[in-house]
Amino acid sequence: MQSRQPSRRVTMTDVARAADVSPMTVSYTYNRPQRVAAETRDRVLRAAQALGYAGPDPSARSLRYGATRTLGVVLGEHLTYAFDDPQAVAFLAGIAEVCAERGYGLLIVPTGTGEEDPDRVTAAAVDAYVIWTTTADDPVLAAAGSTHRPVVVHSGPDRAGTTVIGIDNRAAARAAGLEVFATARRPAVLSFPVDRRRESFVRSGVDPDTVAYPVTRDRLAGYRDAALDLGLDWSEVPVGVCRTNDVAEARTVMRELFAVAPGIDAVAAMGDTLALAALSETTGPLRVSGWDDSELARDNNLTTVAQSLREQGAACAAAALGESAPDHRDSWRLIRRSSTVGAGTRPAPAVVQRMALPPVTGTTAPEM
Amino acid sequence: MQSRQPSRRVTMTDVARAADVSPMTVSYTYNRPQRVAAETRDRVLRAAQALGYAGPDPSARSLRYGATRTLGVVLGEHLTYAFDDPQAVAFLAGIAEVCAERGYGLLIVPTGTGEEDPDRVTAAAVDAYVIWTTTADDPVLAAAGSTHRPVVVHSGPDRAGTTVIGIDNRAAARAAGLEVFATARRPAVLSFPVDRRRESFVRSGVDPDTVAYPVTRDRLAGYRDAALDLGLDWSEVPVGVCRTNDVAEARTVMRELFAVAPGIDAVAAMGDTLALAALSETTGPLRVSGWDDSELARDNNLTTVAQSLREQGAACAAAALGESAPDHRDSWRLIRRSSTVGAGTRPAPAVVQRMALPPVTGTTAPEM
DNA sequence: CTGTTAGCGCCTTCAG
DNA sequence: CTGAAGGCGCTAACAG
Repeated sequence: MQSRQPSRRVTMTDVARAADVSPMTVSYTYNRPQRVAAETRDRVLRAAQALGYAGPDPSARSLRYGATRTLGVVLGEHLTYAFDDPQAVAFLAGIAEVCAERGYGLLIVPTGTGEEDPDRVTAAAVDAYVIWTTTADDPVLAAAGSTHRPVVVHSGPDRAGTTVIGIDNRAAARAAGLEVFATARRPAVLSFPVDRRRESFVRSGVDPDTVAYPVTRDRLAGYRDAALDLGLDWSEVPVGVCRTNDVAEARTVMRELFAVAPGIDAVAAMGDTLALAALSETTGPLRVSGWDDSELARDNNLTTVAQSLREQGAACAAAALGESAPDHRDSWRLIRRSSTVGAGTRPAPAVVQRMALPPVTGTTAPEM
Repeated sequence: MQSRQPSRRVTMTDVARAADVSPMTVSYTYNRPQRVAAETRDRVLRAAQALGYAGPDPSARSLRYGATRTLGVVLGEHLTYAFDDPQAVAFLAGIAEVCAERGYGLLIVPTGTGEEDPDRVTAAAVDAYVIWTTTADDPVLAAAGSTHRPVVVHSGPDRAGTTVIGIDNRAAARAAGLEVFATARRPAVLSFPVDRRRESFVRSGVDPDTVAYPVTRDRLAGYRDAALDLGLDWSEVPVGVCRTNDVAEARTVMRELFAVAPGIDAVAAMGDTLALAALSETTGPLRVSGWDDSELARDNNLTTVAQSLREQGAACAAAALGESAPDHRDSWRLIRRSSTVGAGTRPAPAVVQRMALPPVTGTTAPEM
């Protein structure tokens, strides 16, 4: 049985009237219970109970406070795909951890339509943003920046006014490249998409600077560094770009790579899945490295770059909420396994090699 | 370089002044651009740009509208663990999908402290809640209900005033039980925790009605149904309760089960992980069924109950946002594989068997 | 320990 | 096509 009709929502004033106090006393009862006499407090709470008042209205409160105690997260053009990516989920888990600790809500901004995404970012009732890595020209970045709220971007791009947090992808890729290309005569790279069109193709000597996604750009640059270090000619290193991060796609691209450059004997891949697909397509011996140290990598003895997306998520959240030095570069390590160590290549001290870290990258210049 | 000092935040009125129009015209410019002369609109937008105004303040807007266009999600006592559970992640993905479509924000309520959880639920600026299954006495349920906003609970409990969406766990468990116990002499059950204390133990003849978690309760009841159907004595069926959903824990419990009841020859497990742990602990032949049809189940030919948490998440979100019949019971199917079909047990038509579904369960009684 | 006043930033309503 | 008044529900700042 319902009690009242369309029943206007119950407000503090209603409760105040019923308890025969002023609205302020009701407010205090909820916000600083100490400041109210126990008896009065009880009376207020009883009145609230009777009227079905559930506490101060969150929107009104936010308006008054000028803050929402909510952190906004933008997970990329296709929010929905983000949940299929274990790395993105780990990242989100890290954010959630920090939010739960601090009592902040975690608002996932509903992106995916393209068109309206910037407006949705702008219209989100949040105090700060964490943005999953994207291209420099993503309008979502500009939208977040335009709100004058703190913005932390994971792994770049490094726009003015935003903080960037992530590992040094270039250095990590270089380390992986040195390992996987060490004895190679015909090295190749398996890459993530280079821009938002997400096309797959195979081409040699790709210039990292033409790549829109900063993560992809940096890793590519790192592989090139390694190739140069080893005296290899980058212009002859074919790069296979995979449209999506899955086995089928990677296999197709690998076949194209082998067609273009028969005799490929080393593949530096930007993901463990891609790396294993490469292995499954080869007929001859192949040195391979992956990225992320997923369970797959462990199960298949894949050399890989390990990083903690969870920690990076936590760091992003903390930075966005202004509770940590925004100068933060996360750590990574190259895990050497038999996919590069065994098989007639120079044996190696195996296992883990920790890399020293340069200090900082993030900028916090508040405004242009 | 910053332009202004502490700089009070820019408001519509400021923009109005700068553009020499009334605040209402600025409001219209953002909310009903059509209604404003193109020239005026441009002037307003230019003024906004110049002042760094990023559009209407979300909190003020919500206060005025009386709605937030945000859906609240409560993922359980330990928000952080939720991201380690692939099923919970799939559920969240389904919610996110619906939210993204409709342009609703998805607010993850920061639970985990116990103490403050109900307050955090109450104080969330959302229009409706989706709550991941919990116990009937979870204060979070009461808190959500007290706000008079729509509440959808996944898989129960079925509190007055809330809608419940999920599969018929009891029927599914019965089907699985009939399959796995078919030829059994010494059946056993591997269960999730029975209450929020989450203790592990082994005991026979557990009464499902004493179990606090509705999912666990229903599955247990279904296994009991199957046992009774098969003429087995439930009071002699040992139930091993695992504190957590992981291999190590399940193995320990399995060892205890074998100690208490040597010769166990069939195990109905509430999760694929538990099921595989059971297999890894047995020495003799063992029929086993799992739950969720994870990749693990597929790779190991495990008979299992398949369901789509993603679809259930989407259904919960749609129901919470009032855009679907709140009468919804999702489908499941028993997938028979060699973990129950091979090995000297009666062979069977293998593969998939679709089950007919009863219609509804959710109630929408708004209030007691 | 409690009350008064004022206003957070916006948009609905109703006039021009 | 534009504007004036009023109030959404709450709390800071200051009395008393």
